Amino acid sequence: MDIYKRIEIVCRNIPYGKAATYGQIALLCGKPRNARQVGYALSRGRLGEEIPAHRIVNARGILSGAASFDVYDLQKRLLEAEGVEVRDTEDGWQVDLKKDGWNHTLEDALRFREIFEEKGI
DNA sequence: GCACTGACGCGGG
DNA sequence: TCCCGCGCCAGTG
Repeated sequence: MDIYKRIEIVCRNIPYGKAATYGQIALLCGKPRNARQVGYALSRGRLGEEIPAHRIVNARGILSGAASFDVYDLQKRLLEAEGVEVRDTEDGWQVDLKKDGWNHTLEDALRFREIFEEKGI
């Protein structure tokens, strides 16, 4: 399914020091209802090691995929290493999307659409 | 084909 | 605002 190729491209382009949501990635893939597939693609490292999977959090900013990393607190530490503040809440580790969320532009969305078009995916 | 699952998200109360 | 229910859809057995 080429949605996974799209997911990989978008994830590779999340800016350093920013966090993106599953729904946001799905939207940029042109598949707004496929947020679950974003999580599936990232789980168990299906897209490879060089994908910045640690920058993906859920709509509330919770690091809902932290358990899938090799080390229990790896996602948290990778984010902190990029200057992203990670709070410890009763619902789990959480980032402030207002402050550290990726505010992608319309141009970003159009650019991805072009790339998908070029690659025929 | 069927049923169930999951790193999800939204709308209504 | 905070829960909760429901919709979503590709994988898997």
